Amino acid sequence: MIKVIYKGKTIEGAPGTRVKDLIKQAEGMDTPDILLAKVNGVLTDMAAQVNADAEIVPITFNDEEGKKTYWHSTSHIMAAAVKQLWPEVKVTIGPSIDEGFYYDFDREKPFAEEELAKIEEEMKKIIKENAPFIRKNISKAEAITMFKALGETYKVEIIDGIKEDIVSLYSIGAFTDLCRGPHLPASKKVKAVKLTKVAGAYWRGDEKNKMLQRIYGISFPTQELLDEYLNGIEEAKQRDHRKLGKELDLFSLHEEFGAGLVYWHPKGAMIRKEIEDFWRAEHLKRGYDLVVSPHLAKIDLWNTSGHTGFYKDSLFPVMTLDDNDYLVKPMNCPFHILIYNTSKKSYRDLPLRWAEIGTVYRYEKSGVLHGLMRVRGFSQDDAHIFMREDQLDEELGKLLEIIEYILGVFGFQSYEVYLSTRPEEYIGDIATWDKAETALKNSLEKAGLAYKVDAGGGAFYGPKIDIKIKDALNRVWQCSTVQVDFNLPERFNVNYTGSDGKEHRVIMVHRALLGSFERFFGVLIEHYKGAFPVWLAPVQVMVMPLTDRNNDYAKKIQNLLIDAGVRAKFDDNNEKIGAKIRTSTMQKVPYMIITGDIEVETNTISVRKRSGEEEKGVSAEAFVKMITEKIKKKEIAI
RNA sequence: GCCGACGUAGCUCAGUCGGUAGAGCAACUGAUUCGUAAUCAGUAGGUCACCGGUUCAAUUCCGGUCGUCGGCUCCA
Repeated sequence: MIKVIYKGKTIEGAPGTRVKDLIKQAEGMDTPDILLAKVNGVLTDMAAQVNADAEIVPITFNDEEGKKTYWHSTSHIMAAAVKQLWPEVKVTIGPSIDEGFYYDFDREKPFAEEELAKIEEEMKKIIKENAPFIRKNISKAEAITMFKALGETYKVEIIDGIKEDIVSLYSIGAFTDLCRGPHLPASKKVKAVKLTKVAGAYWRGDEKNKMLQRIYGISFPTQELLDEYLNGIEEAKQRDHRKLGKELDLFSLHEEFGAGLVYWHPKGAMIRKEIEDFWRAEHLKRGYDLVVSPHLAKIDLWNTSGHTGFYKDSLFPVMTLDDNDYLVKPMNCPFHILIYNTSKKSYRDLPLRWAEIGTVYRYEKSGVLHGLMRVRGFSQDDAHIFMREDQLDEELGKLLEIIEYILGVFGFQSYEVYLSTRPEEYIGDIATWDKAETALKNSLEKAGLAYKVDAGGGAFYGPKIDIKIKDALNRVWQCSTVQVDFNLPERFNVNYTGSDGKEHRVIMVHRALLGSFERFFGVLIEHYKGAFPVWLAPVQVMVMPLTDRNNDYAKKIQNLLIDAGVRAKFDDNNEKIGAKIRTSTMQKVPYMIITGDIEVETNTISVRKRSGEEEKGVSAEAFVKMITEKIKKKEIAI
């Protein structure tokens, strides 16, 4: 007999008893919600046999692993459906992803949107049949023979790369796939499924390989959960910064005159100005100085920096003037170095923290451009810190502090933090890379920030810490970045004179907190759904007289606000008050002030928030005090 | 850059199975002076993305270019 621990109690069973029977015995009833189990910490099929003492932990859709398995199994069902409909299609891989699953197929013709419905129908048939997922272990050689016979060349390629001698297969209906598993017990566990989109994707993610046809989908144990998911997508569309940017008149892109180049409209530019003012003030408080650099430099500078080599794919083409070649800047760093090198620096001068809102241009591939999030011309909130090696730890600590503070003011409290290490293409030697990576790691640990390592994700000149913000569409955007650079100081001979009278190499750190104003603006629009906090709102108050009779009084109120530094506008359109309120509400103006005969007589104002809340009989002075206070404190709630 | 879908008025979108287009909102004009999310009437607005081809005739069919959207790859 074997002993099994389940939810704290111990049961006994014959060796070879299936997981599902052990669970049934322990629970004393059927448990259809349990999809699979962890046996001694290993995810295992319900149909697997248990041959030794074990601890069994049940897994349902509510567990992360349960979702992954659920979606992975659904991808197999989809592949089975596709093979049923088009036997000539070759299968490749079909994993689960953060939200749902995909499967990549090799097929001459891409899948048409209409064909998705057909595949869904076929999947429903397989689900109705309640086909079980059957696991079988066979030798590698057998598997290769089998998939060769089936003409599944991609599977053969995958098996070739597997080290173990035994591989596992899973069958669902007539379709057998190479798969590590585990899987759901049977297809009927999938209650609601939706194929969401088709797309091209390279085999093994390499653009040199053949393009495959990918189908994305998602599935749930109930129709309600699927509806909830689809509603969430709909809600996210309402927050799309491209849609809101148009509706709120914040920015535009003029594709006919250059893709990925952003035009900030007056309202958008006002928000940017507020962010910039805040940003500059916070930097000056923390011992930064501001610098300004040009947009162009001769190619020699970029040859020295290494950009023409390692960064050539992202450069705008050369401009030739009087036999000189110029490049528009993709980064600000070489310029700051030129400023540094105009005079001898002492160890006493360091650290030097030089910040610039520097507009750079990078030639991004046309297919990756996306609203404000991915553009070709953008303004980085850049800074370079020149320091001695003994100052690195302290400076990195200060950087993490300012990042957390500034992002916090905008309401971003949690982020994903990555430590990106040496990529395949890099400059400098490995020892200095290791030194830099260790310094970054130490600073993260000291700051108590949880992080993941993005191996090989560093810039060509140094390792970095990336801090990513999640937007409303659940996309993760890289905003803050801190990059140690041991390499540019080398190339440009960036030195200081030490207390020993000798020349020493500086350590340079590049960093951006918001990343770029364009991307950060896009993230903010989606984060707030266009309803900015008062301090950022381009129009903070709309004063609206009820009739022309009240214009003078309303003007007086507006001037009172303007004098107090509040961005107050006046709505004297020939419209009823309901229409004025509607317009300003849709424009997400935080406060509306309504003045009619009553207000004039009682010398008060009527205040309405964009949320719909209203308060009558307010004194103008009290309102000015309240709003200026809120602006000063940068309160997010109105 | 690659795969797919798409490009009609300032915006959102109809429409023409080849005979040069329409609605709502916005704009403008006039009337209305109104109490917390749309007052009424009228006017104006489009080389149907751009360039070629087929055709008696192209916004519609075909090809190319540019761009947008969803992905892939890449990144602030």
